[in-house]
Amino acid sequence: MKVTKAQAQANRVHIVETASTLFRERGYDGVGVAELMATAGFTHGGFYKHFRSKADLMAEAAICGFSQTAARSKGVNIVEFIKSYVSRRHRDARSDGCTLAALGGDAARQTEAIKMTFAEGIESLLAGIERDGSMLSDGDRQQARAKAIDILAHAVGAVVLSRACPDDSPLTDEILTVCRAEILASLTPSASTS
Amino acid sequence: MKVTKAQAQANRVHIVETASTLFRERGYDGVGVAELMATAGFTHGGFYKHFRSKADLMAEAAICGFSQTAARSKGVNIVEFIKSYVSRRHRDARSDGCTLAALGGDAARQTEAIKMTFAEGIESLLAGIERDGSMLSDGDRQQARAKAIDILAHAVGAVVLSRACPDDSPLTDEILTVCRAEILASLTPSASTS
DNA sequence: TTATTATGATGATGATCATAATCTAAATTG
DNA sequence: CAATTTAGATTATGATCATCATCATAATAA
Repeated sequence: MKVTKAQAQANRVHIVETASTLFRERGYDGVGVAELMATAGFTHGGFYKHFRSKADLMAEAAICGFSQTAARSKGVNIVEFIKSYVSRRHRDARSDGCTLAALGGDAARQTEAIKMTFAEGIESLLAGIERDGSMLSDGDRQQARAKAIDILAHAVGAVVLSRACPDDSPLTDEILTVCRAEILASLTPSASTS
Repeated sequence: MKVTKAQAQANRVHIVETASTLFRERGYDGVGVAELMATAGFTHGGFYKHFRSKADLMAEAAICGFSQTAARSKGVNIVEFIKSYVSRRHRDARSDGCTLAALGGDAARQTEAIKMTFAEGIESLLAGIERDGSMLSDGDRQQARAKAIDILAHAVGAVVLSRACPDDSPLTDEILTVCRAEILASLTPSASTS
C-alpha cells in the first residue's frame, strides 16, 4: 500500500497523463475524480495526497497536454503542422489531439488559474509557429507574431467547427478541407500588404 | 397548478430560452435540470412533461440560440458582423453570444442528434454570411460558400482562444485585435487567386 | 355538468459528485 | 534497527445529478 518515492512520482505523472487524455475526450465536467483514478489504476481515496483539488489537476493536465502538442510539433514546419492539425485524423483523435481544440471552450468557464495555463499553452504553440518563419520571410517580428496568432485561431476554429458536426455530415469534412486550403494559401501571399 | 394550453406552451418556450442562456454560460454539464427549472421559475418535477430528456432540451436550446444569432445578424453586412463577433463585448457576453463559440467544444462530446442541430445552425450562419457577397463580388457561388466557411471558422476560433485566456491577460485582447484585422483584410483581397 | 386529459408540484430514486478522515504498511530518515 | 513519514486503500461525507411515480388540480371535451 506504500510505494517508493520515485514510484509515487511516477504514479502522479501517470494520473496527470490519464487526466489529460480523459479530460480532452469528455470535458472537465464529464470526468469525475473516482473514474479518473480508477482509469489510472488506483482507488479515488489517494487522490488528495497528490493534488489539492480537481481544479489543480485540471491545470496540471492542461500543461501536460500542451507540452505534448509542443513536443510533437517540434521541428515541423508550418505547412506540415497545418496539414496535420486541420485534418480528419486530428478531428477524430480528440483524446490524443490538441488541448486547445478539445478544451478551449471549457477553459472559458474555469478559474483564472486554469486560464493562465491555457494562455501559457497558447504562447508555447505560438512560439512553435513563429519559429518557422517561412510564412513571412520578409516581415518583421511583430508581423510574424500576429500571423502566428491568426493561424492558430484559424486552425483551432476549423477543428472545433468540424467536431461540432455529425460524423457522417458532409459539412464536417468540408470545413476541414476549405479551411486547410485557405490557411495554407494565406502562408504564401503573392503580395503581403502593409 | 395547471395552466392553459397556451400558457403551457409559453412556459415551455421560456424553459428553452433559459436553458439556452444557462448552457452557454456554464456548459451542458455545468447546469442541472433542477437548477435550470428553478431559474425558469418552476420546480424540477414538471421537466419531463415538457421534454423527453435533458439531451432533448440541449438540442432545442441550441436551435433557439442559433436562431437568436441569425436574427441578430439579419441585414448586417459582413464587416459589421465580424466587428461585433470578434469583439471584447462578444467575448465577455458568453451567455448572450453565439452558441457556436460558447458550446461548439461541448457539442463535439454530445449525441449525433445534437451535433445535427449544430450542423444546421452552422448552415444558417453560413447562409447569413454568404447572403452578403461583398467579400467576393466577382467570385462564383462555390467560392462564396468556401469563403463563408473560412470566415466563420476563423471568427469562432478567435473568440474561443480569447475566452480561454485570463481576463487580465494581454493575450486575450491581442488575439481579438489581430484576428479581427486579419479577417477584415481577407474580405477585400487586392488580388483574388485562382 | 360530468368525464377526460395533462400540467406541474411533491418527493423519492439510485448514481455520481468533490472532498476528507482514518488506517495500513512500506519507504525513508535517523 | 527504530522512528518517522507518507502513498494509497477504505470508507464516509453531504451535495447534486438525471429520471420518474404519484397526485392534485385546472383546462378542456363530452
